[in-house]
Amino acid sequence: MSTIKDVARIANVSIATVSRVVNNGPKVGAKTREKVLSIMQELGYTPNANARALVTQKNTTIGVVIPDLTDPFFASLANGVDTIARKFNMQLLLSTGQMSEESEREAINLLLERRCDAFVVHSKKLSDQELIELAQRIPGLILIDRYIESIKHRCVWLDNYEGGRIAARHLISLKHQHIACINSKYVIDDPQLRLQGFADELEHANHQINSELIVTSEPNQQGGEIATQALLAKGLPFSAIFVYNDAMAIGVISTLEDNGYRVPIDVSVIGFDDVLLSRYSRPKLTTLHYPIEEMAAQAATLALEFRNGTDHDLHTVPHKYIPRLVKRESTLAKT
Amino acid sequence: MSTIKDVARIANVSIATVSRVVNNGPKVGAKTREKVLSIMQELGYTPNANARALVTQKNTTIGVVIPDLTDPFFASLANGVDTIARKFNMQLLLSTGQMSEESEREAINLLLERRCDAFVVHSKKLSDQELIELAQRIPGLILIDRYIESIKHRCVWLDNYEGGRIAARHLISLKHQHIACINSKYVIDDPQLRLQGFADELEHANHQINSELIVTSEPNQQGGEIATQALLAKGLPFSAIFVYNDAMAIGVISTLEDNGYRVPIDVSVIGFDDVLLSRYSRPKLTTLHYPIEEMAAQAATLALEFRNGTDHDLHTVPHKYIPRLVKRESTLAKT
DNA sequence: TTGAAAGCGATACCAT
DNA sequence: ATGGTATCGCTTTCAA
Repeated sequence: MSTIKDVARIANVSIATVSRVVNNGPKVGAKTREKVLSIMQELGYTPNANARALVTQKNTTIGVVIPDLTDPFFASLANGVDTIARKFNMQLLLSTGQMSEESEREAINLLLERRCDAFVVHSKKLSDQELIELAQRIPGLILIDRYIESIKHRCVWLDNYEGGRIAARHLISLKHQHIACINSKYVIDDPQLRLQGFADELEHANHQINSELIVTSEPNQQGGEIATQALLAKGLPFSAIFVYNDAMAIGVISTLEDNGYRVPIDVSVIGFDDVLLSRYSRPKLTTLHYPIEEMAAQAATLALEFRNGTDHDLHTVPHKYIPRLVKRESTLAKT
Repeated sequence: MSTIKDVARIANVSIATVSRVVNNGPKVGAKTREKVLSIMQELGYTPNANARALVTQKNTTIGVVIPDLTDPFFASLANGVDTIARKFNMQLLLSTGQMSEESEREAINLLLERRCDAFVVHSKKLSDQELIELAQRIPGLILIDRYIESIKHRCVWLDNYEGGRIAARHLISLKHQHIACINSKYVIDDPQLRLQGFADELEHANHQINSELIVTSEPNQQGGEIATQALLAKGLPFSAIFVYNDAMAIGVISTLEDNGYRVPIDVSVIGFDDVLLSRYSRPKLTTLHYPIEEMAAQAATLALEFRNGTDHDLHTVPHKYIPRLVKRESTLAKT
């Protein structure tokens, strides 16, 4: 692969001149430019971004840390960041791995070594303390889907609690009295917050919340099926279910129908996330839209601003997102 | 951000020694190593991968060119490459954009500038000629989902024609006589090959293939719905449909059911791709598994081998993949 | 075992 | 308008 030196030598100019041509520098003679350009073409010369990054201290790269790309949710996240990257002619550097605290740390470190200009990090395992230190050390780092009070202007997160409340209000407005919940069994923040918001709002509306109607399972389709079987086995009446996420909700619906319940006629089902799935399912899922792509784009934008020290208002304002109710076909007013 | 010089100065050793410590070099005194390590820790030193890449001429990076990440198919592709990247402690550099010939070229160029070690490129717009030249110029470049005869050992592709044949055989074995096709309206290779294989196999089994039963539309759910309406409007009898992909198939099924046809009792539907969707749909979709993740991993592996000049058998063998029939619930023997 | 110094490929400042 | 050169942070001989 040819270098700037090769071009300079063959074109009979200095490397400084070639550099000017490459970067559309201001002061280059027309014919010199022509000549250099043609030699570059001929040699198939491509500037070395690493060398460039070394001297300019800019990498035109945005690093993203996510568990993996198979999950459409994270793919959307990456896509949101990519939108911004492209807007600024930058590129995405992906660092996956989030099974353990160690692999999260490792993923971030790799990005650090690359000297990315900006970092959008989805971390669930690292401690608040470690992330706070990281944020202090690295100006262009933004956490997504995580809220840490002392660095909240460096966080972009969803209000899960409010999401639960919105779901509750929707079902209440549909006159449902006996409402079940199918939640994720994993005791991380999100499931608890969603359920808490849901329960609080129910209580606020003087609805009895029967803890017998709360079932937990794996947050995927199969988990939804299993949880529904467990729920049905209890033999308690209910006319609506608030489900932790859309994948589970799909499983819930299929198990309900397998057992002779029609959705939404007999039972209303509301999901969470609004992934692609929810639009393709039958009936189409009523759910809470999690604007992850928009959030990721916002996170990337912020990261870039912080990195550049642009002192924007955004830096002091909290970047909290509220999920939006998307009414589709899986919920119906109780008759 | 501190550099190797800072560490060297504070530790009172030369940068050469620090470098040795960082790279677990062979000849370093135990106490020196200790000291350097502790200073590194203290300073939060992280080696600069760009500088390193510059001198070693290795980037520990695999570049991927895809249209975007929103499509689960491409997300899976990226994930397959990532699997290999992680295996070799490398990272993914993503270059999206494939609306036009120009943007594809641009995406590849960006990766080239980064001096990625390997390239997995999904290109539909660039000409054979341009890709051939590229492949010749860049040892570690592999094309995925594209077949070019003269550089076939640098291609990893799916046999779409054979996929069509497999689908046909399945429906024939189920005793279907009147079979419809819903294909993508875009005249790129894939739709044509799939249909051709399908038609050839049908003919081979002495089945009449009625061109009236072939409808094309956008390759997404809505396209499937529209195509199905068009098909039903013709009033011709059919008991099975071969659909271009799963997203369309979902649309096909919902429109069929909206019109009083039960799937698979009245009509069998077979899709293509085996995306996540097909497992979540009701009924679960019978489809042809497109092993894109596996193919991407293979492409990445190959790219790395070519780049390293490892002269493996793989380099001469064609990397053709055959889709696999996945029988689920949307097809049934005709009674 | 350790250090000095020559690059890697580019940018940018200072001359001319 | 063009050239010379220090420099970015690191690896890697070659000496000591």
